[in-house]
Amino acid sequence: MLDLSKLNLPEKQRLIVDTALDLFQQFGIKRIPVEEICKTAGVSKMTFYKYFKNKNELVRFMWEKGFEQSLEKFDEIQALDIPFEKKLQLILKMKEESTAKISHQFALDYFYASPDLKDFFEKLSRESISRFLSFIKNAQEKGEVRSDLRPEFLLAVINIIKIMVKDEALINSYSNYQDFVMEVNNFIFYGVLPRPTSEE
Amino acid sequence: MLDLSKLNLPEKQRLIVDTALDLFQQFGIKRIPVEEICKTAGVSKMTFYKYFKNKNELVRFMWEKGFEQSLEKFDEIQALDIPFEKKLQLILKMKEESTAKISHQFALDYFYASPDLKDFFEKLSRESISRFLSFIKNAQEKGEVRSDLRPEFLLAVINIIKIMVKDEALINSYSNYQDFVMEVNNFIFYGVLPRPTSEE
DNA sequence: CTAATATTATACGTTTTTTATATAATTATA
DNA sequence: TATAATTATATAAAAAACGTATAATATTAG
Repeated sequence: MLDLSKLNLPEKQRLIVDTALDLFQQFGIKRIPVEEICKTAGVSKMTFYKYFKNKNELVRFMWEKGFEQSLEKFDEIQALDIPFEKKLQLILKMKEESTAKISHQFALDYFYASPDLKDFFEKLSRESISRFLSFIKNAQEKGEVRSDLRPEFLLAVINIIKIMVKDEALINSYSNYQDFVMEVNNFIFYGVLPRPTSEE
Repeated sequence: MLDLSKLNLPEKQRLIVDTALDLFQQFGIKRIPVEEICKTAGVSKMTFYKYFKNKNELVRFMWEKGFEQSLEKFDEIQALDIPFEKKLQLILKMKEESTAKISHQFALDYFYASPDLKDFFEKLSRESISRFLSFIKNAQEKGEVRSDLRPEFLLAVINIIKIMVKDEALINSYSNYQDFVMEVNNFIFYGVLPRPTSEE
């Protein structure tokens, strides 16, 4: 996620974000000093500090915009006139892609250094979860998800997943992080499909 | 390259080298502080400094041992009773593998910080080149490489390649660094095969 | 061309990180 | 139990990174 072409930023600012995105994904946020972003982007340090108060604000900016864009896409998918399961597939794919970007390393290693960014990240996560819950509730009303599933339970499951994400042994048992993400999503979404009661 | 099992190091030292190898390859040498190697390896800092004077010495150690092992393998290949072209294929494969390890990032980003390591790396490179030249000369004597090729020219070509390696635009035009390495090797070795004069 | 704006290079003081060592306590081993 | 290996902790010094100030240079618009 995060399509910079949609943001209409000044050239230099776009360059900075673009470069930082690359570097952060490759090495993790905390390993990349501001000066390296600037050097790699071919932009002076002063220009960086013109557009962003500091590295945290840059990260916040990227996450916020990326989050907005993924919400937009989420809404688009919901509005499509296709079966529930197809929507789920699209959403899973989207989730997978955005998680590949705001990936393991990218996010996690920075939290230990910056508590407020961690808070911010979790705020975005919460909002994201809430959207998913609405989606499920709506699907329940339409009979696309079994009605005896308590949304609160689903919420608890999602909270547990936040803990699971910190379980390195678990994560490492997957060949890559996306596989893990897919597993989680498969569990959440395909695990709550209406149980087959009779042939149709 | 660099098979730690062959080195018979004390457990903790092996752990340190093994861990450092991983981290350096993933993030580059300069991005990994000694303390992170220790934490990741689950070894105290004092133990690190017991086995290595500093990070440079660790890097030097790894390069030296890796270089020794690759020379051994090089000699083994030369001693095999197989056609010249088969040997070349094996050597190319070996080169490719060892370059994948002492890779782009792994080596290059550190040179700017540590000139003596750069010197050391280049010393190893020179020795390596010299070995290759002997190999070619020997092949010339056997009529496996065209005799009108001047080894000095080959040396010059190899020196130019050292400059080429610093040409980021060129490197980036390959999808990955190994592809570039293969290209270079293909040029050097397959470009000097005896020209077909008549059918045999 | 001129004035306003954006960008850069440089220098700088401050904070943070990293380094490398010293010391004492703990653990493992013969 | 004595010896060696390892750790935890503290610390001074060096290096890296931060963020700002300033002056010079490009760029752009009127």
